[in-house]
Amino acid sequence: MGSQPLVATIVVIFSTVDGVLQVLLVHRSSQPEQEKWALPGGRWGGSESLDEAASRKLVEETGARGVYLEQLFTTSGLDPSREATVAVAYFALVDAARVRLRREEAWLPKWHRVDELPPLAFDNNLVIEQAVARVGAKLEYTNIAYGLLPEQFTLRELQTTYEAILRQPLDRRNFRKRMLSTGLIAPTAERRHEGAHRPALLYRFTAREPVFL
Amino acid sequence: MGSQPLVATIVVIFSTVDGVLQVLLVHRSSQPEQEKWALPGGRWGGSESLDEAASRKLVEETGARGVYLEQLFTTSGLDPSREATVAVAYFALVDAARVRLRREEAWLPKWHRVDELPPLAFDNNLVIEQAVARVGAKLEYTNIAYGLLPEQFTLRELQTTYEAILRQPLDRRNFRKRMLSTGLIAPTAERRHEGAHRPALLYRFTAREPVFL
DNA sequence: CCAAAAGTGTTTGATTTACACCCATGA
DNA sequence: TCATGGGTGTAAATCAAACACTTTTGG
Repeated sequence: MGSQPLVATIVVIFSTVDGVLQVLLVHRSSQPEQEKWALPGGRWGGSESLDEAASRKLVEETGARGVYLEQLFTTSGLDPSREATVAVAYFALVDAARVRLRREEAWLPKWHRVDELPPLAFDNNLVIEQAVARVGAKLEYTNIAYGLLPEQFTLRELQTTYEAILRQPLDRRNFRKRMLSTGLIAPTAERRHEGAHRPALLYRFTAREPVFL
Repeated sequence: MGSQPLVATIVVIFSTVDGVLQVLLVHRSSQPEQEKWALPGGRWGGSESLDEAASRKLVEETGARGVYLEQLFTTSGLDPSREATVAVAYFALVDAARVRLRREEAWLPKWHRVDELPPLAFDNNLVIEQAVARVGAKLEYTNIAYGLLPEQFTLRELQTTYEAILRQPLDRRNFRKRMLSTGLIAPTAERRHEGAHRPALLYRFTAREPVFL
């Protein structure tokens, strides 16, 4: 009838680097699924809530606090070598520039392009696919992109971030109009000079916690 | 550090009766939370997938097969009298007319109006609230209402169902246009005569499995 | 003065909303 | 013939999409 269930939390940590959506993976040095890449995660013991466990995992891997973290779904039977395993998946959006990856680990945490993933341990490819779909949908009516960007950013940077997740180019003028009309972002007094061209106004998110339109 | 985790599945079973959204609850005859109403659910052992466990629970309570069933989310710490409890919540949409509730049970399963719920065991009120929100959102771009209705139905019945979930009146002509333009429903050759007035054309869902627009 | 990215409006089509009258039936 | 709910179309407003030139700066 199976032993007591094993409950684990796993976290899909997204970031955008050079206009490409990336996900943080760790290398499995032990069984099962040895030598494959996998989503970071760990066993849940019950001494904290599932949300807390996912948040702690996120901090351990990236140092990121105050970013967007949401539960995705829960699957069972991920690890066929054991009965009664349950994995509660989360996803998070972090600013790669602020992240300090753990270096001391045996399983080198590393960013991977979402569009060029190898076959991953367990069914992690599927989990990541669903996470991308969910993030893309939520971009349209929430401010969750705040987690991916620094305090201040140009509209171009914001647009590049959106394009990386949605996998399609957006019209610059329409994007600008839409973003500003939502009230989710607002201009600051500062500009960024970055080359032989007109400097860009810097914007900020009006809130750094989740807002739904 | 806490015992091995207890994993349970719970199911929010919706139905519409007389134009009001209802949820199926069972009466707890034993500790904890004795004498309170609660969502049906049960311990998960690992011998089947979580989806299968939820589906089985649904069949046990209602006999309903082939209806819409979706995972909602997973919470921990619902039962403060135990450490390390995890509840995986699902929701389902069933046709009350086809349901045969279990009568032999000590905990009489019973339909309750969603807008008049007493304080329930554990945090079940919150779970139901979220389920209602999710169903309402999905109505707009899926055919999941097929679970709530019989094989054939009038457009008025469909509209009443939508209104019960969305909690707001809809314009009859616009509703009709929108529904038919999606292609999710189609007219049959039959009409229903029901009183001293023009008979209503009967419609059916073009698919009885989930379709997303 | 040249190259490079930033900034800005308008027009068109599509979608959504609001709204009122005739039709078919059973009693 | 009357009461009852079923069935239908159009106009206005809103929203989304397409599209090109001027501005500011550093070199």
